[in-house]
Amino acid sequence: MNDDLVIFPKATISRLPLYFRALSDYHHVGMQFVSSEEMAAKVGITSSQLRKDLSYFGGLGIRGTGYDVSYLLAKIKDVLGMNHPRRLAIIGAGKLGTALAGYKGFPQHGLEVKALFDIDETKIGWQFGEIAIYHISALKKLKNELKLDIATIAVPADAAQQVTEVVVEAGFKAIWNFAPVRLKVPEDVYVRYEDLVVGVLMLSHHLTRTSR
Amino acid sequence: MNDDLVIFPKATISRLPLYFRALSDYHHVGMQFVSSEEMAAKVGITSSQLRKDLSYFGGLGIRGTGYDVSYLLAKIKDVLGMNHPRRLAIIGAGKLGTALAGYKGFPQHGLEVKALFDIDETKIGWQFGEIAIYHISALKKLKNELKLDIATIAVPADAAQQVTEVVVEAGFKAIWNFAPVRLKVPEDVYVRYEDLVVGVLMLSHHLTRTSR
DNA sequence: ATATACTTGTGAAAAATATCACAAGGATGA
DNA sequence: TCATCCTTGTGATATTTTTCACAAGTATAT
Repeated sequence: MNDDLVIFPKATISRLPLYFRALSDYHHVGMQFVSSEEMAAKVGITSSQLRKDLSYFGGLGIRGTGYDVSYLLAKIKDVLGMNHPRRLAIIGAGKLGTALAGYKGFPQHGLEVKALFDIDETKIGWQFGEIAIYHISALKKLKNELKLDIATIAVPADAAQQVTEVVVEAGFKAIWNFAPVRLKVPEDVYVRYEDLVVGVLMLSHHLTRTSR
Repeated sequence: MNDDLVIFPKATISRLPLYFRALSDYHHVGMQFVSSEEMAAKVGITSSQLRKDLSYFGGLGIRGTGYDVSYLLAKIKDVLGMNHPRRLAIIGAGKLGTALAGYKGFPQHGLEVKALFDIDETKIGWQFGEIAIYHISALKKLKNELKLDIATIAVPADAAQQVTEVVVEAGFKAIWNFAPVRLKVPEDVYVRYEDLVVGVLMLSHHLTRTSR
């Protein structure tokens, strides 16, 4: 509520999950304080970059001692919106969708997959542990019932825009898109593009550069 | 062989896959030329950024006309090392590993998943279409036999470093790591970190910033 | 031919990000 | 208390990336 108007650089935000995990580990083994040097080594960046990132929070380290693990953890959680849980809908109950639904890493980051959606009638009703597969026509209703925040698009490229329209219609303001296409959405809907192929092709590029 | 010593900025490389896909679409419908304006709109960036990116290739557009779709496609393939196919090993035949193994998008990018590896004896021998699951102890042998280029690490975080050692020992120089930990590797091994949680937490952050 | 419309390529400027380097705060021990 | 050792926070600088703006090349129509 009183929360500062500090704008975090995007690059910083993208590293906060790394810090979060490192701190979780430290917390787990009962460490109270950690220096920027030590933590930076753990996550694989320079200590000055870590300090610069944390400086946007506004001086929460203690000179000569380091950072209070629990305190910093809480601050990062706050900024990443991990305090009240985020509820995910996954559209597309194929290989990728179901793999995401079962991903063990989500809960420890305050993320809950609450429902899968598909158009394939033969899949409807299937249950993955707690998570059921619904027909996509039920999206709007279930968004409200289950208080879904984020729509994950895990359908083939040629169905993505169509699905997006349903998602927008249902009232989602945040979309996590795995389909390799640009989505047309209203101004107030935020889309995050996840492109698996980019990573591996950057590796491939690297191999061509080094191996001859 | 004679290939220029041009260094492509990392940011540019990361966009080449987008261009590749857009161009593939154009090619598919028989378009011969495309302007930076049109293509930029399709991939969701500015035309000047696209032109700047393509300028590193060294002037392959035609003023007043645009870029030759087939020619540009070939150039991009070349830079991304998509000419001779990249062969992937996937270590970890869990949800993520098998989802990756079945990912339809790989072949059209010159990527071939050739083998899955696991330690779980009960999984060994299983066959996913063309792709079999082997015991990880066979990694080195199969790397040579199947000419594997890239090792994909899709195991739990606490097994990742151990698996990495086996991968390095087997002679891989490129690692695509999905485990949320920093890997210790020799200088000449290139690691690309893929962190799914980053994307969704950035969405989560965005939601906290806008919704109050 | 010439005028007009279109589009690239690229220097220059701006913005974002990362690194440096060190003053100053705090801990520790004699 | 004082000297010494650590570690943060941050201005200043360097690097990377993006955007701007326009000269110059090409096509097209008359």
